[in-house]
Amino acid sequence: MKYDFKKIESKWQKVWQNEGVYEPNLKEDKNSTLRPVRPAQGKRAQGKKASPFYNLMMFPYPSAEGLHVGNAYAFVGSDIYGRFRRMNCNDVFEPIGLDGFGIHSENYALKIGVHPAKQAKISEKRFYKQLASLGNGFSWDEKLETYDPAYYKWTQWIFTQLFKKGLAYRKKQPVNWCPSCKTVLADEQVIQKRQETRDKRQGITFGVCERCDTKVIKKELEQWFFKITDYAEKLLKNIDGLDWSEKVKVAQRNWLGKSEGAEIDFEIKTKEKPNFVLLHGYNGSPKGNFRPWLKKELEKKGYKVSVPALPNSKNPKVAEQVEYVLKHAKFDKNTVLLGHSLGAIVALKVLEKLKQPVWRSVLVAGFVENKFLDHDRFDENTFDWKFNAKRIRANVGDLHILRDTTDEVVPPDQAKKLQNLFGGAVAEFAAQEPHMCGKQEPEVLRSCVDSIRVFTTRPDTLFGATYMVLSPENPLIQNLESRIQNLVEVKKYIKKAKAKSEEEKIAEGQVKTGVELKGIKAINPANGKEIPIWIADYVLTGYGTGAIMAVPAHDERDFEFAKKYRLPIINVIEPETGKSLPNEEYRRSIVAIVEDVKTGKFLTLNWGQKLGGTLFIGGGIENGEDEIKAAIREIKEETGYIDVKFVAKTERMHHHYFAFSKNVGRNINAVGLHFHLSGDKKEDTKLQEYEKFEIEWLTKEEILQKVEDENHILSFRRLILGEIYIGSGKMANSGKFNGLDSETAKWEITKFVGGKRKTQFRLRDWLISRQRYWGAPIPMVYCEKCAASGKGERKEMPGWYSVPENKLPVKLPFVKDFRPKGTGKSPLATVKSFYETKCPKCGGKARRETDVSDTFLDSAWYFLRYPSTRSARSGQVPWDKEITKKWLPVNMYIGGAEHSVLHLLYSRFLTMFFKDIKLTNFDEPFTKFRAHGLLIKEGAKMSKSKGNVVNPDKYIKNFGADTLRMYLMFLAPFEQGGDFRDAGILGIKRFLERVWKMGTQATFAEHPANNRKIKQALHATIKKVTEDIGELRYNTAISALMILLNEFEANPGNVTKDDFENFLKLLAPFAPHITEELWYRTQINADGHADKRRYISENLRSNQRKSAFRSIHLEKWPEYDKNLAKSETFTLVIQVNGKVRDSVEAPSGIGKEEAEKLALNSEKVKNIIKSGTAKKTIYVPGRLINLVV
RNA sequence: GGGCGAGUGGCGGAAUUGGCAUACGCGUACGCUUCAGGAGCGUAUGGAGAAAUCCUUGAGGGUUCAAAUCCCUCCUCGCCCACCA
Repeated sequence: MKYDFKKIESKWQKVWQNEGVYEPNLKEDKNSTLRPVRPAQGKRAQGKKASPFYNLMMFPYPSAEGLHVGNAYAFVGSDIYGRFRRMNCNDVFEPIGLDGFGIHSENYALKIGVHPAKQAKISEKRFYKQLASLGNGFSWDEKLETYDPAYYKWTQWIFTQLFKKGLAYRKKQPVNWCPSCKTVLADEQVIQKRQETRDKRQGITFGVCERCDTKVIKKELEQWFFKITDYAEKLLKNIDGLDWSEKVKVAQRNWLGKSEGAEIDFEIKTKEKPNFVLLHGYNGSPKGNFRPWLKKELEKKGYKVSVPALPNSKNPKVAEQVEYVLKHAKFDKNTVLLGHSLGAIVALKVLEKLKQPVWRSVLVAGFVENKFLDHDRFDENTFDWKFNAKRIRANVGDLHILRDTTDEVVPPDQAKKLQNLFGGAVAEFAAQEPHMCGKQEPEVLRSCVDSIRVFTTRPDTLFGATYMVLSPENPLIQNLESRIQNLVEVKKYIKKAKAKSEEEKIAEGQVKTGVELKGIKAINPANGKEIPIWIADYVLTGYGTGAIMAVPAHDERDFEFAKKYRLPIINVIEPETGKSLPNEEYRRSIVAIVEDVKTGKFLTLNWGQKLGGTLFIGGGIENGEDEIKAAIREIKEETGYIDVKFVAKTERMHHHYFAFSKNVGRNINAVGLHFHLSGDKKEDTKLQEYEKFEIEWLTKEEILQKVEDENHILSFRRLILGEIYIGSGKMANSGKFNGLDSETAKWEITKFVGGKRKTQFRLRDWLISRQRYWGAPIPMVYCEKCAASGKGERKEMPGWYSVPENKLPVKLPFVKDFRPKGTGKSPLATVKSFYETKCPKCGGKARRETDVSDTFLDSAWYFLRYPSTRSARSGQVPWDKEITKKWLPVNMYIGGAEHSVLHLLYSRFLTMFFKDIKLTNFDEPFTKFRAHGLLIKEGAKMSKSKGNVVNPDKYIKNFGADTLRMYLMFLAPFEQGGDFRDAGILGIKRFLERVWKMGTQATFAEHPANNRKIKQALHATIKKVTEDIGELRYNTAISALMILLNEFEANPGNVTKDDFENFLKLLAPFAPHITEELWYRTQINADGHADKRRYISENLRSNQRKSAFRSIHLEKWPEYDKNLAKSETFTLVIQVNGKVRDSVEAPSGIGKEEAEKLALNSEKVKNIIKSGTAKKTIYVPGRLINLVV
């Protein structure tokens, strides 16, 4: 009978679906005879409930031209695992859905000119049909699509929950902008590409859009962010406990990028010293609030401070107070005038009257209108509330407006109004006490005396900080503008850096550029030295504080920059290698590297392996000698060369080693010296007995290969390769810290300069906003009226409200022209009926947020929804609590390696958040994760642009789903990926044809004469296949099945029906249709009810589930018998001196003596070993024997 | 530049607590069968050699009775990250 795969496959796909073979018991209320909670067969299964197993594969983007063989590869691989678990007594849930919201799908819709909403329906149908044809055990009842309003209602709801907990916020920031997609991209979605150049070493890179490969530019926009950084520590810590591939774990750790270091403030010094006038506010005095503290701090720094006691502070008249201030305080061009609250108004009025500008003005919680949040404080007599803005602007100097985001007195719009009137910069932050009334307000001090805060992982190198660098976007630069002497040049650099086009960046490459801020200096807090301040774009704005202390002696980037701009380099760490000998004194010594300039080779002494290998010339320094003299003497004594010229030397190194030639341990302080050989003249050497070495001249490469001594190689790297030392060691040039171990010194120095230990993460907050159409609208509303009065759902974000749950989803309206506009706004911003709405609080006119959320948000929680999609409560809750408790976390998650950072990280973040707000009871969403490999086509990545995308339909049509499935899995290990070539698929087809032939034509023996060999092969195969599937090594599992079939065919009379049935079960996860058909046939033949075939098809139509036949996919997985799996004999390999000479069949379990006897009996061995005995015998039980003669 | 991983027949790959290198499959050659289909079956198939035998896991070196596997140096390729202080 012919193997008609088409008929078989479509038949069983229908049966499975109608019988609900792959529908798990999501709740305890479903029933079917075909369910995995099985009644009969298999003693183990009896009476025992199958435990839930959530087997998940990442859902696909249905944006492409249909399913791709790469999708098929991934889904089949996941399905095999699921089927394996199902046969191992698990109730397996294997859902499927589509991630069809987002830029991928929208771009595809744009390309083919169909509206994405329409295209989604077309793609959906097509994808599901194609997925079904693979024969996977999907739970088709629980599909979901991310663009379904029933789904994105909850995506939006999650957004509102994050907002309520302060984890969703808005921020203006230069963001990555893709000019082609016309939307912002998260940092993660920008791929760094290397420009092709002749010189490969020059690392010229530029960012391109993940989706369309367009070069990304920077744009400043206000955006929504999720505060994923709040979970950085937990995201990192939990990684250790996950059963994920190590590679993915490493990638996640790197992405989080934790580093331990310190934050240190460097004070800024300008040419002339400022003096301070501090004005208190309403009902205050020089002793009130924070001013005594501020005065003390300023005086400690050596500044003059005056704090006038303003008259009638309880019943103030501003004119009177201004008079008083002008009389009691002195103002000049170096004055810093600070006013708190009403004092800020006094300050402004004072400025109006001054003849000349002050250096700086600081308005702390100031205001311009007689409007307050608590009540109206001041009557009309206080003053006229009119300002001469022109005069104030002229005198105000560098203006700082400080606003407390938790202020309970001053309305939040006042700071903005002050800025509009008088210019300056607004700094917003949460004060220690509302209205900045704390006993200490460090931010206030920071705005009075400028300092640069840096983050460093190497506070131990602080004494070596010889300059500082600010990133071009650092806001401090603006504050200091008035003191920068070369402002024009600086501004030019900033402008260039900010708007740096990709072309320019490419032209510049990694060459560092920068410009010094002239007229200002920073003070190194360790030694009080003045150091220059630079701005350079090698310092990033988004990391740490956007400023660094540069230690060119111990940091490669700083070193490169310092070399280019001739900045001083001070060494503060001396290398230390080996383990120190406690009771040994330190000897001063040298390492001399002699270079022959003509040949470019270096003089080395080869002492032989036992005597320390290859070394440069070394030796001690004798009394009265300096390092150079000692080195010259040693060169002469050991090699005879006398014409050497000193070139350079290293700093001191601490070294602990064992001196082989003298047979003693030593502590030494060594200095490496570089000499040029200037002549070949040699004198006789006076070598001692023990000084046995060969002189060798070696090239650079050879030295790196042969010289192992750390001390010597360090000298070579420093002197010849010009590398700097970035490791740890002993402190030097660091005052009282000299000699200390640098690891200890890190925290001692931090303490010494008043710095703070700080943990810094590389991870940034998650940028959510997308200026596109095809996505879930961000469910937020902005009310201008509420904003003006400081009202809002969250204090720190006046005017913003989340859409209440009963108003969700915010449906995406149908917009005919959905193309991105490139204005920085979503197409939704053109739809009045969409954005016009009412304020949920005051009912007034309000505006909806028109951006949509990042696609990654859609996919960051879908696994939680799957089991609950068809639950009765699915409209009221995002997920059913009971079901979730039963089915989550996901037991096995398989997906592409390209998602090993972002998608998994975002999912983990949300899962942790859900647990924190008590929606779930687990921290981690995916217990086990494995990344499948990439399927390539004839050596190249499959891509639409290359036109080499393989559509699986053709293969299913020509060969059948079973053949395609097995072929894909046979290519290579599943986690490695494979190369899809047409050649080779015939091998699998032949295999299945042979299986078919055996299943339909063979007559199985009932009592075979010799079944032992077959049983042994079968049980060995069960073992192998079971282990391999567990490790996703499907290729070797299939190979084992082929070997077993070969064995069956070679012994036709000895195979029982039971043997063959076990074989079918092992094959079932790989080829579900053919095995089901053959299984069905064996079952029928067994009890002679030939009409059962009809019975099941009738059943299909009547939908009665009374079938006596049970699917092979619900059968119990075979178990192997350890004893049967073992062979009775084995091939004893006989080696002589490690070479294979013969092999004999020997009974399993023989001992060494018997094996030796067998070996020595071999004719071939006798020919080689004439003596007939072996000096030594190594016997590896069950494998080989090696005779050494 | 950093991190991770990989280099084995003509090809995909197997063998990793060190123990017969090249399983399984493709391809190829020859033969059989078949009115012929790109089918089926059988045999052979790492290289050199008439043979004994020798050589062979990217290159070189080391450890070991024994190395694809462990160690060192280098080369090549792939993936990820990339001025993260």
